[in-house]
Amino acid sequence: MANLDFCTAPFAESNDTKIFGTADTAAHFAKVFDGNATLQRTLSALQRGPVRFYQDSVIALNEDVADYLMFVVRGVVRSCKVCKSGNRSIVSFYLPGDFVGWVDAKLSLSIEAATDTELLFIKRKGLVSLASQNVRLANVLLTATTNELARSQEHVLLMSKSAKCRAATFLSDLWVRLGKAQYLDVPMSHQDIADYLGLTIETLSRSITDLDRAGLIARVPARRLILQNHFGLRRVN
Amino acid sequence: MANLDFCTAPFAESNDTKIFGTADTAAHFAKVFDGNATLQRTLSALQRGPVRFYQDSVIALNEDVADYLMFVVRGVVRSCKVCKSGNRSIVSFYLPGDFVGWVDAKLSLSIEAATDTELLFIKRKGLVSLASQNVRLANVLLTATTNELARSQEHVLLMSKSAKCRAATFLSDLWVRLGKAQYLDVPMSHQDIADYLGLTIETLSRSITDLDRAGLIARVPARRLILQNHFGLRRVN
DNA sequence: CGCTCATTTGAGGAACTTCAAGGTCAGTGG
DNA sequence: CCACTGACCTTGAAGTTCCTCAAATGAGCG
Repeated sequence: MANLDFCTAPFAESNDTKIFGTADTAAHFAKVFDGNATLQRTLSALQRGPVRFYQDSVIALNEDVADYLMFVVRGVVRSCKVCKSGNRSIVSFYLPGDFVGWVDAKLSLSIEAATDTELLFIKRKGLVSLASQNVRLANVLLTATTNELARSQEHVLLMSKSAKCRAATFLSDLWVRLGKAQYLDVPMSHQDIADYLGLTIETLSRSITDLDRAGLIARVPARRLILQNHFGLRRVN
Repeated sequence: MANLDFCTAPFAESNDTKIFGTADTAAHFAKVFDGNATLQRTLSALQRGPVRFYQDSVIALNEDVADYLMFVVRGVVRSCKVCKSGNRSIVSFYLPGDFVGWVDAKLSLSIEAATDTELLFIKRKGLVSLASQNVRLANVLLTATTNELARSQEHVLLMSKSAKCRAATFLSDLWVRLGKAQYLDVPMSHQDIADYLGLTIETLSRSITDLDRAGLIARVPARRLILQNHFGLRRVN
């Protein structure tokens, strides 16, 4: 990450004095580090941010990821790959509280803002050496990595199911990851979801319509859904 | 892993005195640990095995994986999931030199022998505490985990491609992972490959036939292939 | 309101699955 | 040695799912 300021003004804003300035940041960090304030303070020396990115801006290309680890404070980040034929696939979505950066160089993925986003940047080298002295931090990192592996493996499993099942599972998982609120405000575009699920937007739309007609979800204006039968959603096949 | 000896006699054989008794084991460990003999000796105290398993036997269920990490010495291990509808999916194949065991409990996968197999069992707790004192070991484990994550993400990307591309990429990857020998002796059954690629065996067979007719591979009796145009294989779409 | 962009809906075609049959090969017994 | 068997792979034909292309509808915004 040669230059953190390539995100276009005026949205871009890097303010080191506000690292724990927002309630969101503090809350997510507390959750991840289990309230270990000492660890948080030690880490703050390695951090830069929060840095903001507009929707659809490129946060990092593959080679950048080697130097920095990112922590999502607000918004949604996607890691994606566009192959020669022009088809795009989204490998993973990162929500607030997730670490971004265990991305293999061989895959040459691009890390992008799926919505307007706020991220912390953490120097990877410093973090790793810190982790070698601090078992708790090492465990946090190991947990983050294995969680990401588990999500990726679930993603693999999902990809061999029917379109309707993929859509239902995606919505249900998203609802859980976002904290099981009354409404599910889907933050990313249908195109992003379709690319994540290996479907076209048309098939995704038809699948969602089917789930609606089956009474499993209800549509509310403005990309908002109500999961009316969460148990049923998980049984779709 | 309450009992390591549940693999059925007479194939099952646990012989602690032979931990580094075979050339294979020594070679793979040397590769993984970069020739660090001290580390190998330290680890041997935590190990048990090699333990042998017949093809298709269950090595471990999900809950077992929490206690032990496994290291593949010989053969192929698969991690798979059978869903309620009866469809089986294979999440990952593990070849000699791979670690098995970063499997999330939520997925409830079953670890099985895709061929006759030989594995080392390593106590996870001991390994983790050792890694917290030994940066080199910690790096080996982190590398193993991130490698597995990268493979899983590649798997995700593969699942949204055509059947022919999936088959071609699988064969090419397998050839590379097995050391780019003149012949590719495919160790696992077509059913296993199909379940890994999210295809039926019929579609897989037709795809392989297409690759053969296109001159990219050649079939030799007994599950043996020659990758005649490796570059071309990777361009199939 | 009128523009743009995202989503939905419809009709036809391609890809993959399903079902069914045939082929290959190693092991077994006559 | 040869036929028989069973497991595994291959091939064919019909059906389903999903994609492609095209058009309509809806939502957000100046």
